[in-house]
Amino acid sequence: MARPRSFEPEAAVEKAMQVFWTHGYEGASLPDLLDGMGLTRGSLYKAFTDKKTLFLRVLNFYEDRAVQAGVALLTDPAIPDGADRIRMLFTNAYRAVAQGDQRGCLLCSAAAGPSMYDDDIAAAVAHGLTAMRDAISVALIASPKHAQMPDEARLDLADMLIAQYVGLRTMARARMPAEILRNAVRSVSAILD
Amino acid sequence: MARPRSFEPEAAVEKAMQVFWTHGYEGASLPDLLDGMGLTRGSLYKAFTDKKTLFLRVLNFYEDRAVQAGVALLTDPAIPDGADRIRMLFTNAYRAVAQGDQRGCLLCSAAAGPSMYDDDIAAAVAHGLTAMRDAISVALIASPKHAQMPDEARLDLADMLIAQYVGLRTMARARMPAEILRNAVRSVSAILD
DNA sequence: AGCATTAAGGACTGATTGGTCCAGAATTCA
DNA sequence: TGAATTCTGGACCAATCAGTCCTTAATGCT
Repeated sequence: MARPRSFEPEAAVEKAMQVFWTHGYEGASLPDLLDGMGLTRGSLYKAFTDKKTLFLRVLNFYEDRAVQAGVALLTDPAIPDGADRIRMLFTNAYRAVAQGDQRGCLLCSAAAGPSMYDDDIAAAVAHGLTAMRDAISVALIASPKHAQMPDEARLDLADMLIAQYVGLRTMARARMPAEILRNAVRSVSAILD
Repeated sequence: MARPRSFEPEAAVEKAMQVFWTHGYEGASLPDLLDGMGLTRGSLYKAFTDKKTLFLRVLNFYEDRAVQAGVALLTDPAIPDGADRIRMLFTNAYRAVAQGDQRGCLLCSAAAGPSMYDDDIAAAVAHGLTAMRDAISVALIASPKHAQMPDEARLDLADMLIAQYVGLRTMARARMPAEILRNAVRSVSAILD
């Protein structure tokens, strides 16, 4: 019936994610986005309404992608001890930094930035972090050592670990010395013993 | 010899801190700052050169003020057990949120934001966080339980705790449910037992 | 083939950005 | 009191911001 789109929206959102991830929400200008996504203003606004809506799409995409990868790891039955899954999650985060990725976690940066003022963004951030927290909780139940803790204490521990995760990834973005992150991860690992 | 300044630079920096604290670096516009500081463009640029320089002054001020308050608590000999000092630090952070302060920690927000691109800002942030980490380390030595840990493990724990602190305050800014923060603090307290 | 419909491209807009500049006010010293 | 000096206020600036709109291109259906 009419001219079809010449780009894949999903792929465009992924490219937008890269731009937002490195520049942040406010730091990513429209030219930055158009450039990174490889399309023009007309197409972007037709497909994604406006910058904020695009960012919410990106947060969703990030949640489907990065967060789900974490959740998959944390609930992976192929790793029998849940504590090992958690150790692996943190080790992965450290390894990313050691390999030069200083972008941190998109959700965590969004948390520190515009979520303060925008309810929708705050909700999306909270949703993603909560999903991760719940997955940590599942992993703890799969840890013999922690399965027998009182429920309340175990849930508290999951909340502590998600905060730890946010902190680590935020410090990565602040370019703190990598050894500090390594030490912190080592300490988390010890605490899970 | 000439007309004197009609404002106190220190006080102006403090007011600027409030603006940056709530709006973030990029989110604080010059009109916002002029408004909050109660002076005009001419005065601001004469006294503080430009926005970034002002922000660095603010980060310094924040470090002298908020960070030093934390350091003072963590090294307070009136609280004999260092672990109690750390518990108090985290409890204070939670209490701020419970009382409606959702601004988090200025350093932590700066970490997630512009520090990614500006070396000076990144250095200032890292400096402040490191000061806090060192104070945590001092507190751990003042804790009978932790004083006898191997040095390495204790230093690792200090790095973990500073990451925990950053995470908590970042999550506060993301307006995560306060109970999650409470739980996390409770868990930290338990881990220090 | 031609019509209807939608996407693409990009010129354009008004608002806002951080920053400059200068005229006039205020102060000190002589 | 007058000269020298510095600060204040705000008009002004170019650049950039997010967002609009219209022309042209491309496609599917008949």
